[in-house]
Amino acid sequence: MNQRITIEEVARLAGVSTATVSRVLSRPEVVRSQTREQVMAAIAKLDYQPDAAARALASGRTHTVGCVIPTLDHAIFARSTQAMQTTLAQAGYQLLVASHEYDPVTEFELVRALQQRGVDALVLVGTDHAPRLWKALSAWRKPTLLTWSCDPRLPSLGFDNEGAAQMAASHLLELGHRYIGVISGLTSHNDRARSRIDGVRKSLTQAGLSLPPTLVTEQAFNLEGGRLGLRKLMTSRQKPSAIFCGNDLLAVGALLEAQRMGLNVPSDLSICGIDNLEISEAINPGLTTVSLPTQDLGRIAAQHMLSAISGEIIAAKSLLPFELVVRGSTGLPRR
Amino acid sequence: MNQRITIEEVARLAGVSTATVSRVLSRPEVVRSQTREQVMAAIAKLDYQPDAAARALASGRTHTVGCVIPTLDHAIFARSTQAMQTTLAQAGYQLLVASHEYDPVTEFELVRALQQRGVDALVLVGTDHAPRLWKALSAWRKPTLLTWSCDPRLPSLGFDNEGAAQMAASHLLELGHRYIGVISGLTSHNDRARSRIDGVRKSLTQAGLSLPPTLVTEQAFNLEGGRLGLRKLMTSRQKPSAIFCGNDLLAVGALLEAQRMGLNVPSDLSICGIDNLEISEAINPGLTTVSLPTQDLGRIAAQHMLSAISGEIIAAKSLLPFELVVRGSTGLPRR
DNA sequence: CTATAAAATGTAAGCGCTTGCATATAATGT
DNA sequence: ACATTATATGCAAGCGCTTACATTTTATAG
Repeated sequence: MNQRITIEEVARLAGVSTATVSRVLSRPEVVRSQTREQVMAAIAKLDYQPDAAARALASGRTHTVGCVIPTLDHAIFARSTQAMQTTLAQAGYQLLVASHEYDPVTEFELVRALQQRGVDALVLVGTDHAPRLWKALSAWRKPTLLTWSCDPRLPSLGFDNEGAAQMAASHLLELGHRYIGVISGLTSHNDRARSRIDGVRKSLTQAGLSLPPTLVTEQAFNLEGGRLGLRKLMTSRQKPSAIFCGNDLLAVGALLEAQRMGLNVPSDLSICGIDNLEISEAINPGLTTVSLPTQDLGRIAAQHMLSAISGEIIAAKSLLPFELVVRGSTGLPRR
Repeated sequence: MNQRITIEEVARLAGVSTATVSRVLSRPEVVRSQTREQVMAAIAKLDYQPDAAARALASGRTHTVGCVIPTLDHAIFARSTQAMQTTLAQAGYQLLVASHEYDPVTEFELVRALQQRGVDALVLVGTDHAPRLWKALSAWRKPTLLTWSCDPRLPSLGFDNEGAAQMAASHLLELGHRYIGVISGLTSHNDRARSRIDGVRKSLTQAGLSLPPTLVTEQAFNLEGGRLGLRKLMTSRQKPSAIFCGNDLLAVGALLEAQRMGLNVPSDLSICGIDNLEISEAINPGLTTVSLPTQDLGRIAAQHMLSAISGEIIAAKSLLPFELVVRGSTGLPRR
């Protein structure tokens, strides 16, 4: 910080006190327009840039929102995070993103780091968190939001993951499938993945069917996982006629692998996912999936946090809508 | 900040001065191990969390690196950013990400915002920036790094985009293609896209061929863009037998659209991209592409910035390697 | 025109930490 | 045991801003 311009120099040039300059910056409406213009002219002339650390220290607010996600390297998180960041930036807030790669210890440390940095609000993903993380959050006096899934312990903005999976499973059942396999994402530290399996199971149970363990496989959350999962399920004794995938990345991987194995989708095998990525529509055949408004999730999360920061009460729980998008990857089972 | 624990309380409990506590936090090796342990015990007991704003104000360093990218909503940026963030976090640094959606004005404002926030270093993408951005950067006294492409004005860590495109084009030429189309990303405010077109043009010229404007189309950087681009090129009078796409997203979109149109890839049409995304390998046929180590880019960028922050001199220009990955989407032209 | 309220501005005390310098303590040599 | 040096610690002055509160200016009423 060499010869950085300070508020004092601006005040001197404008012929006012530092307090007035500060007011022009944070609450311009309380200073007389004439004075305000003098100050703004001085700011422009000196190219003054207020020091955020000093502002934060003096005011206790950083104009920063922290966001802790599993990874940026998945379209859905990248997308919602992108939307959050844009919305926050428009309101003069900055997003501090941190990712933990599904490791609860790292997640805890990141939350602490963000709290130290004095973020004005915190956005987390899901409900699977280390106990001490929950403790650290409840001891914290600032707005916090859970996203993607909901938990009574904190304000939440998410999806009914179980319901979405049920919707997909019901679709397959209605088509007449009786042997439905599941390729799930890794369920450890991932409540969404678990809820989705639960949703499928619930649908099957309601239809008088069951979900045998041999027809469920957990795979890493990427295309390769979908391919491995498909191969695994297709070697089981009772081959499924339809496969539900915990997300579209797995589903696309499974679909491509099925095609490589010479299976026709959907006549040999129906495949269904959740998320509705761009690739899901583009691929041939199109992937039947449950469309989740991930971008809205990010945008609304940002809006909620902005409201909460300014003292408004936000909903304890909001569920975003979703819908089944039927495309070519699901069809009647071969009889 | 209600009843926040301050350094003073820690000092009192440990029976030392605040200066000593501060030293334990930032340069533990200079305090006697016995004293250090007392202090650490007090810190643990009180669950003391230093205030980052106060540290930043007093020390002039924020332990934060700013990163301004076009968008997180593209796998390549999400990927490299993810790698940066992980690397920085391991060193106790936080990444402040901001995206401008290819808008130079927003980009400038974001850089200013990050500078105000006192980031210790700044990472940008590409060389296309508003003149006043260049000015703001040169007036800034802290490390700055350009990524993805290189520019003599600032330390850069990137790829030879022109060379990568030449490599792809040469591959197509060697296969015997003479009519090569190009689906490029939007070139405005995107030097990478321009360089890649230039690379193709250069290769064609060297082979005594040319790149007529009718065989070049600019499209939005997504699958849909690839599909639109393909339709456009395939309606031109002289249809290309091979298409080079500015990146894999466009290439995959083009490939899928070609298949929808009933074209066989590669016997009717060869398609080649740049990036090597996961989908490029998974799709059928596999996409021939130039593989760029995007994850390494992020990791190395982070390492460079950490070095630069601690005063080391970093290379003015580093180029990362790339390689052609030939898969099924390119083949001999139909004769 | 004066009294009174309202609006605008100034004064100055921090916000919680770091760090140069002064001082105290421990280590070393004789 | 006493200098002399090397190490550890403490003191206290800020870092650049915000914001009660005090003071001055301006608007409004009588």
